[in-house]
Amino acid sequence: MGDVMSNQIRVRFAPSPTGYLHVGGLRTALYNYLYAKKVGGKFILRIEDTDQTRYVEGAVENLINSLKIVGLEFDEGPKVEGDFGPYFQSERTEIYKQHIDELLGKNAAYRCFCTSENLDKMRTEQKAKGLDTRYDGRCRHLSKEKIEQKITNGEKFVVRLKVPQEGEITFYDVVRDKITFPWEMVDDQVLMKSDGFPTYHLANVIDDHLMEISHIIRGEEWLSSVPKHLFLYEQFGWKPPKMAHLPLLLNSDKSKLSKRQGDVAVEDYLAKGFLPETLINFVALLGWHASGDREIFALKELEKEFSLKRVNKAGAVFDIDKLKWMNGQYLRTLELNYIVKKAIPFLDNFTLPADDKLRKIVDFGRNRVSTLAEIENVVKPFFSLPKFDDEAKEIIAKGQNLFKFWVENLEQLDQIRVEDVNNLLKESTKKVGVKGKNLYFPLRLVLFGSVHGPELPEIFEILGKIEILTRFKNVIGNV
RNA sequence: GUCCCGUUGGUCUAGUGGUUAGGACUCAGGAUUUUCAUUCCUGCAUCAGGGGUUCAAUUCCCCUACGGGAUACCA
Repeated sequence: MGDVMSNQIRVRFAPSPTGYLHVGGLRTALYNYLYAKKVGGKFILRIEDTDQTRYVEGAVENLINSLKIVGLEFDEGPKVEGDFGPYFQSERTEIYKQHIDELLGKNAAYRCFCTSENLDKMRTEQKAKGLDTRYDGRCRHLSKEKIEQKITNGEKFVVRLKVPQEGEITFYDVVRDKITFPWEMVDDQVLMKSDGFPTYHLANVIDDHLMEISHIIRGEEWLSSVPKHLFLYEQFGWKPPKMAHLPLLLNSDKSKLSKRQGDVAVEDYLAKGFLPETLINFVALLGWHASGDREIFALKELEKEFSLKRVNKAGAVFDIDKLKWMNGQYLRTLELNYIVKKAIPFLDNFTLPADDKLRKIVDFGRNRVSTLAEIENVVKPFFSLPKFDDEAKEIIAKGQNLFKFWVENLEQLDQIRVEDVNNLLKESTKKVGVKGKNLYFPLRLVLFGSVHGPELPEIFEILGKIEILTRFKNVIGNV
């Protein structure tokens, strides 16, 4: 049935809404999105909220918002209704129940009345004996009478999959090619919990089929669950989607990327001043690479370049240094107006000047930082009178004649143009007798608070005549 | 423990049965700049180890080591 329905490419990102979008999730979402774009398919967002104990208020909104900020729009999903909804698994429980009944009827699944206490006990015993911890199938062969009796007694039960007990299963992964598992290693997986909600394994198989998903692109942590999923497809008589398991994103110690070792949420990186463009580009390169040396790709370009065939097998360390470098690249090359817009939220400690001046300030800042958040510090001298330490005061003391010379000349100007500044610079050498560092350092120190920094004309242009004079007068005679 | 997956400089990676193993980040040095930043140049450093197969293996096969994932009424 599934194989004749349609040959459209449909992929899905199916996160569990536990609070925020993880960068690993972003990478998975991105690859799904890119693959869909590349082949003209559909990108679907499905919310896997079948674990009632992990419900987090606002998590879905948050997730969708993060996806939106980085530009990954989905074709179907929450609030973007398509023909395959609902897109929340918690709203599909009826569907799962029907399918569970089907499996029960086919004797491909069975009810298990074991309590979690009993299961814990079973596992500790198995461990003590050095055995694998696995469900031992004790409820597999309960008689009909016994089952009915337990049900009428009101005993809680789960439904487990009756997986084959011997032999092996081989399947093909788009990224990893041929993979074989012995059935012995596959547990009688719980398909429906005692609260009536399905587990991931059941829901994901049913939904992927019903939503006509053609390719499952997800993290490698799911690889070992594939046998039971495939077995489910077989029991339902469905054709399974193609699978592509992506390499994991790693901490610097090579363990799976986790919160303990730094930020993992997309929103954290955004809050730190990384641009959406950077995040997308960077994460795209963690596990995928074009055939050449190129590393800077806009989302639109990735849509053209991407290919599942070029996805790597080995996990990739999330290297913040390189992220910063790349963010610097985007900060400097993206359109200034856009960067200004992005920078404004990071400048809320200042009273912002008129657009034109703000643009100049941000343009100065963007050229010497790696994140938006760092702009504030670099640009601060434009907003407040400099403070001087002892070393600075020494330089200022020596520069009194120079400052006086500048004030006298500037006061005669209506407006200070770049050429005026350059002229005065030359004049200073002639009339005050200073040049090179002895000329530039004191001026920059007085006007900008540091001997290092922007070129003098740039400072003049941004501060304007009045502020310039204020800053000179601030230090004249004041040593 | 068991099963599965993986392994090119510190990190992300390109690459091929015969290459001086390429690029990027980081780091070091230098050039440019009045300074800082940017930019540019140069340098350091890699095919996990051992067996095969082959005239020839980083590349193909096997073993080992190491790393990771999975082993839940979580996804």
